[in-house]
Amino acid sequence: MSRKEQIEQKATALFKTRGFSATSMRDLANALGIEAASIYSHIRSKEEILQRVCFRMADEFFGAIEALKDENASATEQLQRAITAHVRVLTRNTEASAVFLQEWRHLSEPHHSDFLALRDRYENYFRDIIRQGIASGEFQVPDEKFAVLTILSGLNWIHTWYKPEGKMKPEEIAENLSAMLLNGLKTNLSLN
Amino acid sequence: MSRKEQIEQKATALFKTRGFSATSMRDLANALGIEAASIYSHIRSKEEILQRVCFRMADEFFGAIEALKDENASATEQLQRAITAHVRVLTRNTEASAVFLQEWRHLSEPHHSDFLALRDRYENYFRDIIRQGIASGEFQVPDEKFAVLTILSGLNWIHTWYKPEGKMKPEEIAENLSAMLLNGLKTNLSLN
DNA sequence: TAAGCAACCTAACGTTCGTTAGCAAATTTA
DNA sequence: TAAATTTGCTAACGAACGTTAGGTTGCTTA
Repeated sequence: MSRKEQIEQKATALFKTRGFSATSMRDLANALGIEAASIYSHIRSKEEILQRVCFRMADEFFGAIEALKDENASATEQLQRAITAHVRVLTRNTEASAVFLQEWRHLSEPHHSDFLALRDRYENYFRDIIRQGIASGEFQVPDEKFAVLTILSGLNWIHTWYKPEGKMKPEEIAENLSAMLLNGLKTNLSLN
Repeated sequence: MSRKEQIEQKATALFKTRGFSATSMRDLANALGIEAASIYSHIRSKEEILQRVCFRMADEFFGAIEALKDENASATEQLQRAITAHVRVLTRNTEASAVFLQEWRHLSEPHHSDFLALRDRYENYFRDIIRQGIASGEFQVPDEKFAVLTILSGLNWIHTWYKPEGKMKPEEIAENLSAMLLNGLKTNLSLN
């Protein structure tokens, strides 16, 4: 791992716990055991770190769900796979995920807008699955966008409590989450 | 409304959109149309504002769910009521809620610890309902804490997209959310 | 062995930060 | 109408901020 990557990693950890704005370059330098000015041998600016973390994670999330596109699968199956893929990325790097989810608003333009556009595209991926499930009769849901936001909020909360050394493994989390969310989506005529 | 409350309100709006650390007293003063130093005729420090917002909202959330305690109601009913109460508080003041949910980590000690203790107590209220629902056979859930976190994450995401002038009214949101979450919790033998 | 480069240093820059001191005007209260 | 309170001002403080300039050291490569 290059020195630049090491710096990014330490910065990510600090950004997660204290936030981007509340983390100074001197804090970061201190965590690395060097002087603040030395960091600038490796990066251009503080925000560059944030940009790299945010867009790298965006790439990872997109890569994960685009790898499993399957037109023939049912909406239920597709949603389950998407949830599993999302949880896998999230749990593999909790710190970067937290920064990706919480600190993107400190991006300056045009990165801020670029990021939001990517986020929209990602949400649309889930929205399409929901729409498909409604059309096929698999899902019954009061509002399409509402359903997507509720699902993603459930997924994106994980980083606040997940610990790799905890008892719940990523696969388990994905399973439980799928179960909780899907049974809330599935048409179920036996319930009034 | 006192000048102090006006200041708090404007600060809350800024804290929500830019975050506590990225909002300077000069930003706040500018939004109020006065000088930064003038603010200190009304408040003791920048953090005092954050403290007041966080703990006032905590009071509101507790007040809302404690008002509807009913030992005789079913767990399903209790959860529905708790969700409705929670959503009502959240939507009545989106900005303060956002600060309450996102900026509390910038509280200094001992307020930080105090806040976390309150948050735990609030989560436990929901946890008790879930536990009761499991005992009565109303709910079937893989993990108790997991269920609470997923529910609350769904609720606490609302502030990011809810607009009072939008088409969805608080009662509708609460209903839809209850429906999505409860049907995911309810024992349902007809599903495999 | 010389050149190049990666990694880090000290010193300092201009700026912004939260906050205080001291004072003036306006408004409210007695 | 006098006193007290509220609300704001200007000027300034010391500290912390992101960042740059210029230099040294030691390892790697030709």
